[in-house]
Amino acid sequence: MEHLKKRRDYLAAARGAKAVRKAFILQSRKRDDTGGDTGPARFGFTVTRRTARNAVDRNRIRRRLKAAARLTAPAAGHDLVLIGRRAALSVPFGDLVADLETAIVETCGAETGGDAKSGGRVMDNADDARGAARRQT
RNA sequence: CCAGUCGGCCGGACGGCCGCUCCUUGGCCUGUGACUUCGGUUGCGGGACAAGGGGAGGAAAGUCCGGGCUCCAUGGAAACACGGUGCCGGGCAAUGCCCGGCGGGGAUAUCGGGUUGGCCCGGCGUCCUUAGGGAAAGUGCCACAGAAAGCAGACCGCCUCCGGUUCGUCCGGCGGUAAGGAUGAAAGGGUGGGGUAAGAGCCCACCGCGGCCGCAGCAAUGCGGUCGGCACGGCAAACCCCACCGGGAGCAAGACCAAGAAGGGGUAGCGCGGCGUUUCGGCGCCAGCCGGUUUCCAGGCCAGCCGCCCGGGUCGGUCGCGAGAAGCGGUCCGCAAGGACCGCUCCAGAUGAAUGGCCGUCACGCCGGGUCUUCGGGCCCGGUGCUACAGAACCCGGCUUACAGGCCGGCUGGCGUU
Repeated sequence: MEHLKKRRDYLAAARGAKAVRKAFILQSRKRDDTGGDTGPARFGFTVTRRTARNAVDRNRIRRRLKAAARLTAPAAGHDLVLIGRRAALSVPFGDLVADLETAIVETCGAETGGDAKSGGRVMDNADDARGAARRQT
């Protein structure tokens, strides 16, 4: 799973579609408007000092979001930024994954997810959890 | 056994599935260079894969001290300024840290003395605590309260004498007095006795204090003797004085590659000091500049200004970057901190920032119920928490602060047993 390393990418994603969930806020941007870019989705994570005072909690929020993102990860051609919220520490992991799937559908659209499937952009081996997620969409 | 206190140590375990990062090895794909008998061989990289191995802490934290390392145009000496430290000895690379000792303060057990008693004083022991140079170098401050607070001070009280007197245990006055009361953080030695009108180091004993001498100790200091009737209050975490230490900034240091706003590069002009000398390269003297200021010594430097043109909005990559004042074990030296020697080990290196996510079992804590009980608690079942403080960012040595629960040891007190 590739992730965003440039401030520019984060600022661009902030101007895109937004979905608010209990444990996070998802920002999404299609990298190429013409749909030519079908590369795998890239993720970025933001957890500010304001959401968690100490570094241990910030790390844990980011790691749980990262693990959830790895289990979903369709949405080819998009840059996705997850802004952690405090509830990410306590929400059950299953709920976290489910919320992330609906949020991706909301911001990227179902057809985008379909493109990702048909394009065979999946980099990992097929995984039951993600297969189920795609059937739901 | 329990409680308190001080010191040290640990800070969940095992397993399953799925991931991250670094290193090593292996073959595969690939870029490029050299050689080539055109089959290949080989150097330097890159990518995915497989196997094996490493992968957060005791504080990684606060960034309070001390170093290593890097740069700042340079090193040394002295003075000044600024900052820091402050009993003595030892340890350490070094320190404001650590260890041991000394002095001061507090608590406590016991012994001796005093006291009507509460209690006070002294000896010996244990534990805790302590930024602890100088107050007869100078300046300053000592609020409030109190009569009086710095060349002490008569408010109450006590006492002699004088006068009055209603003859009272009274009133007034000249004086004496710091033993008592009251105030305070602090009232110009303490306790006891003598003494006195009452008192007072006025005199005496012991203790304390100061000077001198001797002894012990590396020293801080201690002990003893002698002299002094006691003067010299406290604050230096007030200025200050003395001694010692200290250049500044920090890995976003700094170096290289790419790019090229800025810096820069090209080109033209001005400047490139003065004097002497010259074989025209230079050399000598004077002047100017070189890490807070000044001076000196050695050494070094000629560093600048500005017009036009080129260029067109970066913030990427590599190194620094982990074999070290390293860890573990043993022997010896030392009261200890620590040191010497021997052997073994290699042990995180991320950079929008890895070291994890999820689940199960056990342990642990909490809640509820049942049961047993020697009433301290133990056992079983269910639920719940999923755990304290907390995440490396150049690296070490300390300090400080935070911390669920547990283990070990010292001391003190209580209870029980022999």
